[in-house]
Amino acid sequence: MPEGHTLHRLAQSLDAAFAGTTPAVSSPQGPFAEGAALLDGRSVVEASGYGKHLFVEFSGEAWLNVHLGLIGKFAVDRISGYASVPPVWGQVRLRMVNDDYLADLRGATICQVVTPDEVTATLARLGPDPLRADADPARAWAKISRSGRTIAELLMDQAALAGVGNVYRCEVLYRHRVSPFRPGREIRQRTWDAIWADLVRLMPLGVAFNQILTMDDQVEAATELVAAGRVPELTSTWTDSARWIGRGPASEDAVRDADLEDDDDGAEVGGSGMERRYWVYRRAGEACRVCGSRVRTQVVAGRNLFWCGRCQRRR
DNA sequence: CCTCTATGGCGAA
DNA sequence: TCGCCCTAGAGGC
Repeated sequence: MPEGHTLHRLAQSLDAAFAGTTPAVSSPQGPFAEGAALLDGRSVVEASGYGKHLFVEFSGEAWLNVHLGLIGKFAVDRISGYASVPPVWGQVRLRMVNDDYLADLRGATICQVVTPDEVTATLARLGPDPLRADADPARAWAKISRSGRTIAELLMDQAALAGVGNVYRCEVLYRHRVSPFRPGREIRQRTWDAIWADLVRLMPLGVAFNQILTMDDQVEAATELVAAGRVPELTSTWTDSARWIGRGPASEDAVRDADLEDDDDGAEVGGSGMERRYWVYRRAGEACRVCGSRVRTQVVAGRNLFWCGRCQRRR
């Protein structure tokens, strides 16, 4: 699930779970043993997201930099009340544990300990991130408006803007009826401004609900829920997560101390409970929800692009 | 049980 | 352009 919203939510979860504490940091199967040893014994200052990168600042100028790639997962779960730390299952690159929380990293493409200078260098390679208050959309516009590459390619270029991935790309282009194949330099500034503003509105909902929401009715509902403070919790209990994922150890009872609390009345585990529904993403061959023509697909910038050839002809 | 696909991105060729 | 990283859900048998 990793577009920018996933990493920003993960940063919030890690922050809630570990900031101000000194977690035990390990690499259970060894591949990150050196880095884990460097971080073990240091306190967590802050976790933050920038584009699709996660940074966790530890005391003493050490930063953990994680990039989930396509298949990485970083599960943050509450383990308060358990008799012992849950066992490792699968390949765990990095494990962080304090009295109340457990975080297991799997399948990431980047997991390294970096210096402040290296953090700065990584950030310097990224374009503005719609999820960050300090983002400057003019930086993205400067690149896009001068480029002969298609807008579909540019939206995926993390140096142009950071955090947008294939789902937001397809969906935001549809929402604005923009042809994915229009070169950046032929996009009107008004159109870009509207796309950026839309991302600034949509992506925080993705963070709050841990799910990409782009359909008007879902966006509206999610906006109201956020205003009312009714959003899924940042962390769930480990047992619930393990069950939800369909994995976990053979002997749960050996690990569990407290009974499962009866908090499954509203708090969804791992997601928002909202139906997965998009305008065009993964709908190849199905009818466009507006004009009825078949949603098309083609590989662009190494990913499957989806668009409506009739609705997205202009702009 | 199996195979396929995926919301990334890098490096080799 | 392709292989690779190596998780996990979906769907077939």
